[in-house]
Amino acid sequence: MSKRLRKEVNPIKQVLLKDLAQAAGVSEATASRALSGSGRISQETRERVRSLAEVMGYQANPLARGLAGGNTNLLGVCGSGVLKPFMHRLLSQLASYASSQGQKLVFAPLPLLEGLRVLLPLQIDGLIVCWEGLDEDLAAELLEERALPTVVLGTRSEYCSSFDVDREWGVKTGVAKLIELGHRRIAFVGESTANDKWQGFVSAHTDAGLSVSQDAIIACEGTPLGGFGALDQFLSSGFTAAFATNDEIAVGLLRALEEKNFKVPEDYSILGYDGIYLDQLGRPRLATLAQPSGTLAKMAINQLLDGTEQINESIPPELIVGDSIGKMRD
Amino acid sequence: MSKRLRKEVNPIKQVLLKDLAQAAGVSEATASRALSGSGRISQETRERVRSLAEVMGYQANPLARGLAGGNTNLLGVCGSGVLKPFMHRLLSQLASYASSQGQKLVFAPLPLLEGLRVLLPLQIDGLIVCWEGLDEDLAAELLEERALPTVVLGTRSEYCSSFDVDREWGVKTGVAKLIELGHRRIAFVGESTANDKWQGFVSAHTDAGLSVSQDAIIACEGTPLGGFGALDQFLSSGFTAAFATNDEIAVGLLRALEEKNFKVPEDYSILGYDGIYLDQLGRPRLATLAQPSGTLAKMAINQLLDGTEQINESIPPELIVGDSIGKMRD
DNA sequence: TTGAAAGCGATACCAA
DNA sequence: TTGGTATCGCTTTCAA
Repeated sequence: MSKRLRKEVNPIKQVLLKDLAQAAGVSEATASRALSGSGRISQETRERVRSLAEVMGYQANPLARGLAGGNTNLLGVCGSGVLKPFMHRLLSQLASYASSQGQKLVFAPLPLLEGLRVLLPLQIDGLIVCWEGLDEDLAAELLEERALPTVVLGTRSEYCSSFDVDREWGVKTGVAKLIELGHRRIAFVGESTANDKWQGFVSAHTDAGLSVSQDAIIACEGTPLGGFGALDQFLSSGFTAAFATNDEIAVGLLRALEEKNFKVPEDYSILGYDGIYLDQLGRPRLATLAQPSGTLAKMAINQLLDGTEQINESIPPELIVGDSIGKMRD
Repeated sequence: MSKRLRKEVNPIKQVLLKDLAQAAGVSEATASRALSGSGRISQETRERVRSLAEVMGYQANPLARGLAGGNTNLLGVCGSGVLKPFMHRLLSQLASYASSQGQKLVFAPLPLLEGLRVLLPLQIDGLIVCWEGLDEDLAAELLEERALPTVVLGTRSEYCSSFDVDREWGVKTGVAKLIELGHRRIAFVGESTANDKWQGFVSAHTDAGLSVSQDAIIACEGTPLGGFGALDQFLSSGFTAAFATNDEIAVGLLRALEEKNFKVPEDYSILGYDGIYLDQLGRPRLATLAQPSGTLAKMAINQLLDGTEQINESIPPELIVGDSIGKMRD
């Protein structure tokens, strides 16, 4: 698109700083100062320019602004695994909250380093790193300098603000519920890397005066197929309930049980993790620990915009008591 | 972030055009020409500069480029309704395909006009409009000038390329399947605005030599609750199967039936639309017409990047035969 | 507190 | 085919 064409065609009249300055009877420099936060300007002028800007609908061009060293109002999001069900929701939520705050979101579904290569030249004002993309060393380098405000989501970071999910607490709460329902032999089905979930699993037992050992673990892939395949081991070990480290596994297991004509929750109880079906349309509605994605999105963006100090919080997932857990059968 | 800080901290060394030009022993103007497509340059120089650019890892700054009138490699996406389940998937798919093509996606979850206000100043190279955001007049104005390559997704546009979903064909195929399974009284449950779906519904009947009338329609909101509420009318009218205009409705109806202790698909067959649970984790797996979101995403971006002529295609959804439809009971 | 002027990094036009 | 130069819109430094 040629330069000229672009301008003529643009259906939205662009009000330029020049125009604004002229209308206000000040120089461009002054107008610019009035709009940015920097203090060196008289109160009166500032207000006049600002209100005029509002009236005229002036919006600084982010490109020019970025090039000159100001804010672009562009927030970068990176992290692979966009295609995971849970990421869908987080992404959408980030996008819509950002938009409501006048920020634009640029997606780079890539690991941190590659993502930065794409995002940094855009002079993004802030970065949101989701889950797996995090490289702590690189993060450290970036953030010790406080150059690029960054928020890490879903894992804890030493070097920058992060909003983690309190998986341990969540799992503890969920498993405690199972115990409360009378279950004594509960399987831990899933990826063995989920240490914090395992901790929560153990705590729940300990708190109830029960003992658990590693033999409660049924290792499997984090997919429906993984859960499906876990059935034999689950059935042969005298379990009456299972906690699955994610919903995909849980539903796989659910389907496997169904194929053998077992009933959930009458015969077995299944508890998942993630809340990918928050709308709870499945049947039975899967009991699960729902990731607080809306909260994460909001906090991340607020922190990027207003945060001055590093914050590291851990947000608990919410126990959704669906229909897939129930009292232990007699 | 101050200008100086930004530069020092940037962990990825930025090679500037200046550097490249110097290394190649040509002017910046020449170097720029060598990289862009425009022909006015000697083959030899072009190749030298290009290979040098590769070696040095030169990446033009998109901001500067955009400001000066070149490509930003930024693609804008607008359209409200991001939080609808189906949009989640489309969005992720767009993001990851765009990324694989070296494009960045900027998302503005807003209707067309507001979206443009946000997106145009970014000098996006192309625009993807999703569903509801489309305003044909505005689109016309934009696109008659061929100024901003635009693709409309999910609806047909006169003025620009569009990739629609062939809802009529899809529904016809799905309903034909129900008819093939022996169903004769099929309900059309959902929003009455879905004309093309209704057409498909009628065609399927007509093709099979059956007649349908408007009394097959059970109007309801496009939500699980809507489907849930449609139960009474469904049961009282002698239907044995239902086509729901979206999956939310379908599952609502499914749950309502379950509460009355009916079995699906033994007692009733339910067919949905959208494929929001493509992973098919629900129980029973909902039979549905899955939106071809991956295809849509790919085609949209390819068209934006390479398309020279307006294309208007209609892509059929895919019939997913889950477990929620079966032979009519005797 | 203000204005003038110098960039930011790249592209596009005009001469040569 | 090339180089010089104006320009894109805005921010920031430097004087006044």
